[in-house]
Amino acid sequence: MVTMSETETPPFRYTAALAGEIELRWQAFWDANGTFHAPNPAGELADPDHPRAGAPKLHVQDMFPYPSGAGLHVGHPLGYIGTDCYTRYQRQAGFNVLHPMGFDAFGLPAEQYAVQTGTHPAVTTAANVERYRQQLRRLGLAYDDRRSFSTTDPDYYRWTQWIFLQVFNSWFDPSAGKARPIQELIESYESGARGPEWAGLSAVEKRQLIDDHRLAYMSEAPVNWCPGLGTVLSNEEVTPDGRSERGNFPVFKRSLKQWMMRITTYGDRLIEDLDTLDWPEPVKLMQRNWIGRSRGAHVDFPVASSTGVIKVFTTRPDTLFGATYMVLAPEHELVDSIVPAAWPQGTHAVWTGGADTPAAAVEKYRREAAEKTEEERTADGKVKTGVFTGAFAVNPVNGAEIPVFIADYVLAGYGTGAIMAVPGQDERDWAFAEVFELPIIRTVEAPEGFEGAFTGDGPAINSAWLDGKGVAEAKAAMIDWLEAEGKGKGATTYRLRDWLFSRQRYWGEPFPIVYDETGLPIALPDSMLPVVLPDTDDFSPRTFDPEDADTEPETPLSRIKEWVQVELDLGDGPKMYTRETNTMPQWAGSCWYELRYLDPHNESKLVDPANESYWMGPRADGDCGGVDLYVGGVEHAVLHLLYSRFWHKVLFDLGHVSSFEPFKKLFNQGYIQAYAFRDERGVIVPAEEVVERDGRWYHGDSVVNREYGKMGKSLKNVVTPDEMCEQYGADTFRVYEMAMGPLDVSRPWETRAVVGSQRFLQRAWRLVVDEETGATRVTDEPLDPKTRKVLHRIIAGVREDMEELRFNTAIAKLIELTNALTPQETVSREAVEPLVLMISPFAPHLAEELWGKLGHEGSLAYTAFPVADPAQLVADAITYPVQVNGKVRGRVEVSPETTEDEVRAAALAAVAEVLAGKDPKKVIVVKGRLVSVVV
RNA sequence: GCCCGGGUGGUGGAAUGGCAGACACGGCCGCCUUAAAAGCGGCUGCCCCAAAAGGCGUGCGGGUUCGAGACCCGCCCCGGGCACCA
Repeated sequence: MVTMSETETPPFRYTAALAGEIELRWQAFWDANGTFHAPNPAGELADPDHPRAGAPKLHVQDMFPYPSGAGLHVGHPLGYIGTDCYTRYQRQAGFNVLHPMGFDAFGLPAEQYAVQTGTHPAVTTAANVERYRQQLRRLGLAYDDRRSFSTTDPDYYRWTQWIFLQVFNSWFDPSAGKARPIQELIESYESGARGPEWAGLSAVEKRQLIDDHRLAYMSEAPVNWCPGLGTVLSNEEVTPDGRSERGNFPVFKRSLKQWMMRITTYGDRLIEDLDTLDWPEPVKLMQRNWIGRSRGAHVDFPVASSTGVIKVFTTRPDTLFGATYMVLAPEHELVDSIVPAAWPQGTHAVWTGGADTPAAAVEKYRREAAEKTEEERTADGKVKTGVFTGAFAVNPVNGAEIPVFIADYVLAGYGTGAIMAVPGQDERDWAFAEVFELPIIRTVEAPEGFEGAFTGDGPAINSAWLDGKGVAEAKAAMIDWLEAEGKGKGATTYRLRDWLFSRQRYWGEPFPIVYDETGLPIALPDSMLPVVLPDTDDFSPRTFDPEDADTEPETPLSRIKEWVQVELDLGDGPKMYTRETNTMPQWAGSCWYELRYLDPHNESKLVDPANESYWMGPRADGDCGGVDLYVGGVEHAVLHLLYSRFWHKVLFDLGHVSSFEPFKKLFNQGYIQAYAFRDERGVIVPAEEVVERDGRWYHGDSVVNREYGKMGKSLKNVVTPDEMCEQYGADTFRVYEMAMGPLDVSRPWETRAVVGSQRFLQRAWRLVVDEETGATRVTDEPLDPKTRKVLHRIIAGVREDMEELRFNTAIAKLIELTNALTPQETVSREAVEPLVLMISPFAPHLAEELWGKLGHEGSLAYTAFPVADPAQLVADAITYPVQVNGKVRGRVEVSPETTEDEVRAAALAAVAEVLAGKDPKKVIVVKGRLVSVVV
């Protein structure tokens, strides 16, 4: 049967087999001719003879993939196909289009995959990259492949290391609000401009002082330690429930000496420059929330019976009169020095935690806190815990002595790690005050009958000179008073913390840093880059019992002794140095890759300024510049997009780039979801074996339940682009992905619906090619006037849709045009050529083939996209629906020249029967639209 | 709890405040065929009905408007983000 149907398929039908043959041929053609090479203004990729040299530029990028061992499924290339259709259209519309693609290949998943398979990550990564290249190539994506790279290429990470050194060798000048070379700081110290102390410092002290100003610095601080992964993680890599984003292991706060980047100094600019970006509002909002700027004041509370001062940050200085106690984070540095030897007279029993002395109570509370994971600490509905330190502080506004507690609801890393507690106006403080029976003083008048902490606006009460003022006014007045009295100061704090930049991993960029006998870091000179990742078979990370917080990180590179110890001449003769053995986090390579595409082989510069300013430079005053369109998943809303903005701004400050944002416009594509099926035992069954009968789902004879979610191996519902190319051809697959819905909306994959896209392409093929003979069916006769109008209406609509990335509706219009031409015996070239050109962004191989059959030489990639003739967009006749009281009761057809009065008269005549002699109260004629009659 | 999105036929989805359901999948019918597939053509929101004609329809309840899927108010449900950040 199968062979019979195959033999009876017309010989020149556009089948999957024919599509495959056409696709391979055109992919080879594009490669051989460098069809999609984009000319640079300068350097080795410059090409003045290129058809788009000197044309307006368009720079489009995708978030490059992380090549996993599993290969691509049909969901992965959705955005890539979207940008490919868009850039193919814009190239035809006249732009010099840059659309590159690379691979993000350092990092945890590649390393874990290597450990699992027992193969070196360099080997598995190369294989995965190659597999991805093949899979993407098969889809006919029009990349300039001369610009492709992997972040693991030494030629690439040489520049990642170079940027690290730029960051290391700069400091943030708060008065200028920007990064400056560290040398300028050293000079200002040496000139004495920063005070006389410098001259008295030893050489080592001078280095330490300077190191403390660097944008990349080492610090001993509480960090996220993940024993299960054997590495520390950035805040961004820890989930809200205190687990690692990768692997879902518990994460513990531990004080460790690690590399940090001073991203916090850019907090204001990272917030404010969001206004210059054309990004989805939700993503901007997520960044604003992540940075979490809050304005308020620092207030000093002297410790009673001691010389210490507790500095707190508060957003509500207006409520100072309601501060009835204070809380320090358990790790706060002042705790030990304020704890008295014994409990003060009459200390409340619940305050002591059952300990005999304050020191014992503090010690016990700290120990318990350290053993808890973040998850336990922040568990919902948790009862507040804490313990009295035995010390009192003085409220600077009224001299009241208030008790000082430690409690884990105050975080060491935010603000000053200490708070004044105002239970009347803060829900957390209220909850704590209830547990510890602390006094509550309201300082804002709450509504009648209000229970609990009142956080809303209202007149101040119990607050002396602030009484009667609203919250905003009282805040300002209190800040003025604090500053005048020298007891505090207006201040801004951020939720954002400095970026933890080192990992205890093998598969990452080595730091271009060595240490001398002082233990202080020394930057290697640019001439020594790249610091190549040393080869080793012993690349596995040292991991631990995931629950065991009391473990020490160990870097795999430290095990390569002969690499760690190195003799170098750094200017004062050959000496032994110790290399930094941490590696950079996975984000490092993706923090700046958008720049390297511009000038991928430049050996003397990150990017030639001429190329950077052409592709990314600002186009007007206040324009941030950057990539014109950046497409990727919303999961990178904070991590990658925040880190890369930070690096870009540092490079901007140091004069290496002219744009101050990397990505001007961001578009989040949706996800392709899939159905998974579970039998009655709850076991997943292969989705491809499930059939639907009478609205139920069967696997064999048994009924199975359908679930909707991700596509994945474990859910047995993976569909690969390779299968789709095999069964339908790449063009059909592309059309289907673009036609199934708007690019930014997630939708379910339905293999059985793909055939609709194939039928469309088959019909389009048949317009040009006789399926029996292979002859061209097109005539040079002019198109009939009616179809001509359809053609131009559709050209206008498609252009509009393409500009707005509305590919689903663009394809619907192309299908409409194809269907309108299908019944015609022979089809006019006047219609077919524009149709082929308009199809080409979506089904480029098919379109190239048809373009050839229509008698054209070479590729259509640079052939102008059709433009609608405005004269053809005017309708011959307008049909007005006539509504009576909002319901359509008739219609009239009139010529476009008909006057409004004539339309009205015709409309009333058309619904005369419905009106039954009644006089209309009102008749509304909407020109070109409809007539509405009110009775 | 707070902040974003989103709810339209059996399904994916269309609709500058102006004829709801474009286009596609699926389904039904027809042509072609010995037959089937493919292809081509027709029908396909729901209810009533032989048909025509009606009636009802965009999560629910109100409102604005000649006219609301779209705008406003109040709910419900789904998805996502944030959540001891002082």
